[in-house]
Amino acid sequence: MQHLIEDEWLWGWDPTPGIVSVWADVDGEATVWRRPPETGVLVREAVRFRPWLLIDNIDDLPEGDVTWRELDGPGALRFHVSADTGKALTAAVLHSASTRSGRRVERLSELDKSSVLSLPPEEQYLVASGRAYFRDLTFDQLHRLQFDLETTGLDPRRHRIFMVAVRDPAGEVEILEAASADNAGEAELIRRLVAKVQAADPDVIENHNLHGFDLPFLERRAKQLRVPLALGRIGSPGLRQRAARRGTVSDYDADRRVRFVIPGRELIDTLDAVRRFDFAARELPGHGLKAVARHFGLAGPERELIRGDQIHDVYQRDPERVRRYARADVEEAAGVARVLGGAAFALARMAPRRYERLADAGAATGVIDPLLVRAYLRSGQALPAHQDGDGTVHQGAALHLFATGVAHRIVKADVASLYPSLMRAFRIGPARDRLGALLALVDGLVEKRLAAKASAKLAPAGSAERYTHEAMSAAMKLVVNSAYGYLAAGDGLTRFADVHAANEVTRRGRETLDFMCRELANRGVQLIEADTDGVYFAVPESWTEADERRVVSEVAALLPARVHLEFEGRYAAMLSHEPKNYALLHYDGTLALKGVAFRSSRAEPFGEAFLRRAIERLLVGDIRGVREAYLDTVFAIRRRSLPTYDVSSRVRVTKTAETYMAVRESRRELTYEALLASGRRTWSLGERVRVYRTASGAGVVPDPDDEAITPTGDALVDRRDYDINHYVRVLHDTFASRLERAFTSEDFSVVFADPQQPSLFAPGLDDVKPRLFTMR
DNA sequence: TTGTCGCGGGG
DNA sequence: GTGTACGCGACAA
Repeated sequence: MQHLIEDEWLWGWDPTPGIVSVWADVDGEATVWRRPPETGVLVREAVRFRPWLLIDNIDDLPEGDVTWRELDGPGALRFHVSADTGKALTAAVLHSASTRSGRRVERLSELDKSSVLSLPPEEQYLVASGRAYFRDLTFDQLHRLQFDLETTGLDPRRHRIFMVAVRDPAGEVEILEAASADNAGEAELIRRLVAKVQAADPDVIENHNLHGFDLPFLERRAKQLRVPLALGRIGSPGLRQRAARRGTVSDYDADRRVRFVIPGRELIDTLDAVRRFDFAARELPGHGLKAVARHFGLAGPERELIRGDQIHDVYQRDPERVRRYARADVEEAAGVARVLGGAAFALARMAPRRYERLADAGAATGVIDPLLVRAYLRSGQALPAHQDGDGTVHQGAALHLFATGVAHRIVKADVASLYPSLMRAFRIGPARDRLGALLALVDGLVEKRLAAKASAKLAPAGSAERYTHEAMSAAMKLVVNSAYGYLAAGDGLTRFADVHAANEVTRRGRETLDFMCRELANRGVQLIEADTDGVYFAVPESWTEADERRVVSEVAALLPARVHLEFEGRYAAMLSHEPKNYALLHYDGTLALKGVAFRSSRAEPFGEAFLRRAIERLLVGDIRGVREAYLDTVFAIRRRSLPTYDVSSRVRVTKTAETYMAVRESRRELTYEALLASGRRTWSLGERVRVYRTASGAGVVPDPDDEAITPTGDALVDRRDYDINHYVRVLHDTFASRLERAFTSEDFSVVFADPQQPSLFAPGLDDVKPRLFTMR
């Protein structure tokens, strides 16, 4: 029985299959588009629902069209009020509020959020009906269209659209182009895009940065050219707006940020999916479409690349190249949407919100809150109002550094999903959640996630079924892991936020980590570093992998049920530098560098190369090899056998030429001196350039990342006029210094002694050994 | 050197 | 009628 109720909290209760979009208005008219799974053919249904809201007081509520009922429990939002139309509902509630307060209240938004809960019409409909999107539907049954604008620049007030690539739901790509570079040509191009969308009639429109670029740009241009943007399935032409923190600044009110909405279609931005994915995975080199597509193996070897600011120029010389580029863009956007879009798709089967809202929402306020609201209403329970904290500060996780330097036979052990596990193990939930709904949701999700993972394994690799189960599992993990964030959210951000409960979770977390460390140390290992939910340690020389696994399971057995300590990995050696900064040598010989000290986008290539080589030698105990890496690099700089590119670093231009020239005399900056020295007199903000230092000034080198353009003759000649002494100093002070924890200070000066200033009493390299220094 | 702010993307 | 965090780079103090 209890399980049935929890299932309703998780999924809703109405089994209607195949909902692909919902549009509703405040007066209780909803339109539902469905693709019944067996036919896949789109049907449109008009349904009526009764607009409703929750309020904390119904004194002076006028009799008549409005009905209300009182919910159970102590929650402040205890009156469920509804009416035939939203107009009648709001009028009655405003009348009541005005009478009570003695002042004229004209909008619901004037009421404090602790005294009223009023959802957008679609969500009122979904919460009340128990329906949700996509039941019995797979991701591939959705009709998805991608379009990508090519423009003459980034500013829709000054620049134009000259090309649009459109990929229809069948996967056919069409390239639309303006016939002329004037208003008439651009207007006609927009009209053809609109016609194309109407003909393809997709459920979903996707692109990378759709909400940040393509939609706002298109809207602005269409308005300027007076072309009606009839992209929706119903209603009058024109894009609608909704408030969105991560939207673009509204044209009408600079303080408002908005996203565009179209009746009957879901507008999905793959950039949102990428950010949500990388938030957990932290494995992407960047969030741009090209980088992501390459990372997921979606980009072909012949992928056409053109630097953003060159696209229009290239189009004028070689339009075919830009067509190939635009085609690749929409194809990759479709690929990224399929690879990463599954989580939001799965969330839409659970939470009572539109798919596009679940795609851009944060998991705590965007997913958990709607689930809790629906659970409380289904149970006839009053909802607590938002409440500010009582001033208690939130305590975070533990971080310990036990040893620095070089250690061998490293093991990493960690607790999977530590915080939700602790919430479940010790039944830590929000004090005001009298239904225990948050913990029930977390319990249900963890169990169902295991089932989803198992089903995914059973389904054939690459099948839609496998994909659906995997996506469901990913979505559930996302929600489970944000349950703690929901508790800890400050400023009364979430309805059930509870800093005391959150502190109890982190306190248990610190206790668990400390306990693990003690028990491991008792079993004869050398602890290196412990952070939040995991610990690195070194084991004695005589131990086998079986011994390593045995200590981990011994300690795991001492932890509470539901708190699972896992053997995460083993490594040949580790250089521990600072907390969260270390290098790991895998048993297969590959080296992994973690933390700011070892990887920085600004680092000069020669330094990075030296660091990798030196650390790799260090971790296999080859001190001579470390010395050689250092000497080779010093000599390469002194002999100028290093190309200039290797000493350059990539910087971003943040001052205009005018701004810099005004302050140049008081403070010289390498970036701008380099631009000036290379003959540039103007540059654009945000531009990235590679700069280096010369004995007398600075210079610029071309960056191959940008080189879809042919380098000019000048750039091909490498003058190698970099400042030798400066770069030798950089090598020692910022790169070799990353190895200083591995040696005594005497040994460090021997290994990294300047070859031009031999010390008379230098002890031999043979006496130098890598060390491990333990704290205290 | 150390703290604060703002960005990440799109042409 | 909204709401991530984190790592990094730029800038000011």
